[in-house]
Amino acid sequence: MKPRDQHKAGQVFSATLHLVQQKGLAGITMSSIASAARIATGTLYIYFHNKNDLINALFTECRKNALNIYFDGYDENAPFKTGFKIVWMNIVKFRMEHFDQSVFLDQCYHSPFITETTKEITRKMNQPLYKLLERGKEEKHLKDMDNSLLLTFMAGSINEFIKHSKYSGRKILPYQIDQIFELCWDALKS
Amino acid sequence: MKPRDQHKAGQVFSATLHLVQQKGLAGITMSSIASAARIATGTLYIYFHNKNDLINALFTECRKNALNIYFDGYDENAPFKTGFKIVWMNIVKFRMEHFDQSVFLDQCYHSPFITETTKEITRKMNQPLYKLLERGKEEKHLKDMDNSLLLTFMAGSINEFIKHSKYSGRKILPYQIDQIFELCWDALKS
DNA sequence: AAAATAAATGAATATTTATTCAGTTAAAAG
DNA sequence: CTTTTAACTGAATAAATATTCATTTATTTT
Repeated sequence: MKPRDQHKAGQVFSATLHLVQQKGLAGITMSSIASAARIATGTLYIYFHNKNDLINALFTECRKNALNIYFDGYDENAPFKTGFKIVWMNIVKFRMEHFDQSVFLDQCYHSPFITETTKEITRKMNQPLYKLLERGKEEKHLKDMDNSLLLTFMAGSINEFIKHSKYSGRKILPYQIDQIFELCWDALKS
Repeated sequence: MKPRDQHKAGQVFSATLHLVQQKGLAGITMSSIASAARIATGTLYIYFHNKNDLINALFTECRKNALNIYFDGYDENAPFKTGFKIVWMNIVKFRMEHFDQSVFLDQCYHSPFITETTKEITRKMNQPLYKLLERGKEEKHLKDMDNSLLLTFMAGSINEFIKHSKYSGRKILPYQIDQIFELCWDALKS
């Protein structure tokens, strides 16, 4: 028997992300995905049950990927601010280096593709972030506000800047990132 | 002869926004728009040349609407901070009270529907915002940073919070808005 | 009140896109 | 080296969706 190509699913994911970044979620077809991944349309159906399946699998993969990156290098024994900055910088890193994934995730939230099951699975992935914020509040480093307010401020302030920079083709400079972090920290610290 | 129903285009716009909020841009069909607007499919083509046309017209309309709201009550003779706060609060107002438009605009940016012409037309609508920021920098109220950084911070910090609150079905309380404004102002003031 | 005209309808048609499948190829097992 | 088996192909089919059009309805004009 012939074994499955280990890299093919990854090729399909990359191709899909690339297409969605260019044309949006509404602009992709199974045949455009296949041809971008340099395989036959039929082959897609060996790896994924259907289009819905493909998108849900990729969505879950991107979320998993994002959360892994967020806590890359995080040490819970280090001082809070150190850990907080690492996670914040990792969020930036994910949004910048995996901008296509970022766009794909954004587009999916309001799409008809993502199932309740997938939403439930991926919602749970936020736990470590909430745990981080709880720690910050317990240790009196962060203002005693709702997790949702803290989390959205933490991510949102940088999000729009990266989007806008990418669209206008402007390069993001390290000092700009540092500047925005300081603004954020001053805002959130208690 | 029979005149055109003056309200019909508006009905179509409302129906489209409602559907996009529910199912995303990828989930709408001409027949679903028609039935949500309580008209026949064919009638859509009296008011709009085709689906692309409809979406571009609605996109332009939403952008126009947003910018109008942003400067509602703005008086350039008032002190800068007063005007800045009015505009900031109006951005919040637009995002909250016209959340469906906000979602639609977000989804369109990466879609295959929006033409270069529409992008060009709507890009120009940002001028008054840039003018406001320039004034702030000239009068030394705002930090001397890129307009894009200032504008995205101004809008982005609140954006994510509103989105998240809407999804989790949590009510946004006035004091939360005031809190976030203070954080923003402290961040941006020179 | 009748004629004229354009809006409105929704079923029919055209187009696009997802999915399948008969045939082909390539790897592994014997 | 032959057999077996599953991946792979892409044209064919099915399903979904955009668009058209013959017909009906409503409004204005004369």
